[in-house]
Order: sequence, then C-alpha cells, then structure tokens
Amino acid sequence: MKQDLLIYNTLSRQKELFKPVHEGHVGMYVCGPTVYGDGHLGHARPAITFDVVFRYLQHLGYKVRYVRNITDVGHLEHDADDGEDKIAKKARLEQLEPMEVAQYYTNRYHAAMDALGVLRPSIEPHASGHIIEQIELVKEILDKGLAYESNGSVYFDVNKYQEQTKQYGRLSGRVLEEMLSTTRELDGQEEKHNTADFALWKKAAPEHIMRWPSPWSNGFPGWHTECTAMGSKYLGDYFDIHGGGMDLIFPHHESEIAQKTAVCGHGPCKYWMHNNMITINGQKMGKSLGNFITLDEFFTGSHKDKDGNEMLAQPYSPMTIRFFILQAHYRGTVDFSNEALIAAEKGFARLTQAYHLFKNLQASKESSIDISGYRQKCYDAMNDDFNTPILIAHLFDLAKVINQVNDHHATLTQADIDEVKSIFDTFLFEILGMRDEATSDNSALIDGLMQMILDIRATAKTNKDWATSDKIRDSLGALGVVVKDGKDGATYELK
RNA sequence: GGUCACUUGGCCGAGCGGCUAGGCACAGGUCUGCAAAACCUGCUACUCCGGUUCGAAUCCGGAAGCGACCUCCA
Repeated sequence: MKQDLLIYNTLSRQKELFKPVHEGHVGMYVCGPTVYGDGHLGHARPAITFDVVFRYLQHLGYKVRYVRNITDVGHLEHDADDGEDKIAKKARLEQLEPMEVAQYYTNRYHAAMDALGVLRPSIEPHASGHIIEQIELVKEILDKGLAYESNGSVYFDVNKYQEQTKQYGRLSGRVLEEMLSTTRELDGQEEKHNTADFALWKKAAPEHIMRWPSPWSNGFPGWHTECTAMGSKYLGDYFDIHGGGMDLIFPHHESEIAQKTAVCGHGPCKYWMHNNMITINGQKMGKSLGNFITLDEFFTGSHKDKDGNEMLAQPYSPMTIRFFILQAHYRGTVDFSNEALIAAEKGFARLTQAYHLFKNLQASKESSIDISGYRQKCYDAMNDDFNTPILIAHLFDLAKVINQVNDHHATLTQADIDEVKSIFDTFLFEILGMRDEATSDNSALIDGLMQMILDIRATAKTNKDWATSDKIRDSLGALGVVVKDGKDGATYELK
C-alpha cells in the first residue's frame, strides 16, 4: 500500500512530502544521549518519537538505517574554560575510569530504553570510537580555509563561512549580525577571532584525562563534530532524516550544517525533525535546572524534589510513560503531571482490555457498524507528520466498537473482527510500539487456572453462596487480579 | 535585550475557514446478589481587542500571559 507521508521539516518550517534520497531506503540520524548521568523523562521523548518514526518507515516498506550516537566525549563542563570533559570530571569524583562511567550509564540507558519498548538503532556509534574521523573532518574544514588554529585549538570561522555561503542561521532562523551583538561575554573567548566561532578541536588542559593526539594538540573534538563525522560515515554525505530535541537546533544542528556545508557544499540531510520538550510545572525539564525526574524514579514511583516533596503519586510503568508521550504530538510541549500520567495509564488499560476481548468475541452474520474506513484513517493520522494522538483517538473508537459487540449492543462479522484486531496489532503494537503488559510467559497457565477458579465461583454464585464468591473475588483482587462479571459470565484482568 | 513558539471545557490533548475529535474526571441511567468493568445519556471549550469573510478556535493586525533558544542540555 502506498502512503503519502508528510514530515514537518524544521528547515522549511512546513510539512513536506517525504521522498527518500535513494528510493526504498531511508537514512536517519538522531542525536543520542550523553552518558554521564541517568536518563530522565526528557530523554525518553526523542527516543520514543524517533522510535515510532523508525517503526513506521519500516512498516511502509523502507529499508531503514537508523543511527543514534552515544556521546562519551567532547561536551564541555559548565565552566567551559576549564576545557574539562564532562565524563572526565564525573570520573575523577568517583574514582573510576572515564570509560567505566560511560559504560555504566550506557548500560542503564539501554535498560531504560528496552523497558520503554524503544528498538535498538541499526548502528549506535560512540564518539570516542570515531576520533580519527573527527580529526579528518577538522582537517578538511581547515583545508577549505573555513577554520583556523589558535593555541592548539581549532575554531570554525563563522564569518568567513557566512560570506561564502549565506547559510548560517537558516535552520534556527538566526541572523548572524544580531547574534554578534547580543552574544554574552564568555570566558575563554580570547582564542576565537569572533564570538560566534565554535570549537572543532579543543586543546586539553593538563588535568584533562580524556584526550587524544591530533596535529594541533593533545585534546578532544569540538561539540558538534561527532554527529557530522559519524553521520557521514554511516549514512553518506546526504541522507534523509536528522532528528533530535528542539533545544539542539541552535547551536548544535546549525553548526552541523555549517561543518557539512563547509566540506560538501550542502547540509547533511534532507529533512530536519525536532521533538519538543517535556515541561514540569510549565518549565523545561532539564539537567541545568535540576528539575528532572529519572526514568527509574518513574518506574519505582519515588522522587523527591529539592524541597523534599514527593513528586510522584504512584509508580508509572514504562508503557504508561510511552503512552503518555504518544498521546501528545511530538512537536508540542508535554507538561508532566500525576493527573495526566494516571489518565494515560487508564486510557491505555482501556485499549488493552478491549484487545483482550477479541478471543471470546462472538461473530455475527452482519456488521452493524461500518469499520471499513478505519485502517486508512489510521494511516492518514500517521501520514500527517506522525500524528499519534489522532491515531490513538481512532483506536479508542475501535475499542468502543469492540466493547459494544461484547455487550451485544452491536455486531461484527468474523472478517470485521479480524480486521479490527489486525488494526490493533499493526498500529498499537507494531507502529506505536506499545507492549501488552498483561501478557507473560505463564499466560497460558494463568489462563487455565483462572478459568478453573472462575468456574468454581460461578457455581457458588448459582448456589447463591455469596460468601464464597466474594471471597474468591476479594482474594484475587488482593493478588492484583480483577474479576469482571458480565452477561456471559466472568472475565478477569491482571493489574 | 534579540529570535521563535505557544495560550482550547475540571485535567490532558487533537484541530489548519462551515459538519464543532479522543482520553481522564464528574453526574444520571442500564446490567448486577453487591461491587467493579462495559454500555447509554449529560457536561460543549477555544486568553483579550480589532479586522477579513455569508461564516473563524482555525486567516490578518494588535495587546497580555507563558515558554524555548541565544551557554552544556532531549
């Protein structure tokens, strides 16, 4: 089935019809985590957003190479003049090897992403493993005359680049002249010819332990070189989609475009996609503000803010977090609140409970509801710049249909039942990547046991032995099994 | 200070000029031994002020509020 997919391109600030650079193939690069701390809710957003993009493109039949990097070097500490690597600083504090710290947090990141149902990318390159490629990139930019060496560091010459290309600021909508007049005074700027210039290579201070030899100094690569170098290496000089959080548009992605354009004469990709932020009390959740809640804290339900107040009313399962994020469009902000999370949890439970009804849904000769348009409506939602909230609304409509059939308020033919189930399988599980948390390896056994127990309870009810029937229900309830009496007997749900 | 977004019912959240999503919460009802679930019904909103239009939450102008970026950040 051919689907016309529209993607909002930050570069043009409008939705564009997606046409891959190479027919049938898609190259996608997404900025991954800096592994020097636990992932928080903000990290879940791009991971889940682009996971859905990845899944949907594959569903449409594209062969997708998805690259998401691990940043384990290069980003400077807050006091940028120290020239001290974030990883190195944390490592010294904890008396660990820098790479040990990076590995530790990489493992924890992977565990959290697995729990959230985020598929592993095709390639997950580490910045530290691509120092040579980054040095080569710096050399090329120097050869083009668009960078200069200064005291062992190398800086990108933004002014000169701008004279030649007029491209700087195109992605972020910035005007260079204005920036030059409004940029704040920063320490350690004396090496730069201009405040807008950015580092391609940084000379390491003596105490800096993460360092590599280069033609200019023992040091480390600049903030933006890894994505340019690794993107080119694995996806070529011009690939399809580059993604990341909106806060990376400037300076990170603007600089990436500058670096790539300096070398190739054009930017790295055709479509730039940016997810919006998650806010907490209306403010961006972020490291610098110290108002973030880690994913593990969500899963366990315990997080104290700086005043010692418990922020989480209860634990939230990974699927609740995922559903919460997917219920908003990726370009809008999402405000964290317990109320919204609980609503997401209940909403998703509604969908899974409806899904569980498929196995004992009775087919009829005729369908009283026309469900023929739903599959395409679901595609239409996804095709409109990955409008997952609309898709979910359609699934809720179908859940209602299922419940109506189950209550004999509506009828569906077997073919229509199969179609609805197929839509759920395709869109809820395959594309949105939701996982049915009630299913487990023991589900067949549990199912058998539960049928037996419910049988006994039905007998008790027939005998009007309410004491026994209530005892069974209460005991199961204590174990987290909800008994639901219906017209055609009882069913159960694992909580 | 500069640039760019956003402001929808009790809460979350779609919407891209007319038919006024969806979820959660709430209220009434059906079913039930009771409860829960499900189903039915109700609740009808677009920050403000102008303008364009037969018609605007939706387009244009202005105001207010809030946020992001300009500095590591998803």
